[in-house]
Amino acid sequence: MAFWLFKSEPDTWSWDQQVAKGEDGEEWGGVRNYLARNNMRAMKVGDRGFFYHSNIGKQIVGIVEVCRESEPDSTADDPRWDCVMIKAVQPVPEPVTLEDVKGAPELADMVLVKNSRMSVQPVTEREWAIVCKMAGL
DNA sequence: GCCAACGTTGGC
DNA sequence: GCCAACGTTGGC
Repeated sequence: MAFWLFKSEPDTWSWDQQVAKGEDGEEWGGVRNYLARNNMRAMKVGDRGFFYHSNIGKQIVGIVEVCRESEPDSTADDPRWDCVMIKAVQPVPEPVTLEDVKGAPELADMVLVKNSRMSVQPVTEREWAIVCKMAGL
């Protein structure tokens, strides 16, 4: 299983909205960046991801799961864009802020730190374990 | 609200 | 195929 991180501005799409979708999940549409898209194409059903609030909060607030592999993005009028569907699994007991991540030497290589503009990014197994621990899981 | 970083577009 | 211009993201 692989691990990922999904970024969203809570003004646009928040964790609470994601939770409200329940088991149906939500199409992670609107991504118009090749690297981010390629990351989604690499995802498998059952992969896990962090749900990160950018701009407001700047923290990891929950865990999501990929529930459908990449398909054409219904919000795009261009066939080159596609996206996965994700569903909320559980909130994290203790949100992990960007500051927390930057303060952890073992997380210095996280894409979140190194390339803050990547909206869908891979997380290593090691990083996943460390962040989960910090989140009280 | 500003601005730096960076991805994308389009002219050549 | 290069690169300048432009638009967008996201931290501060």
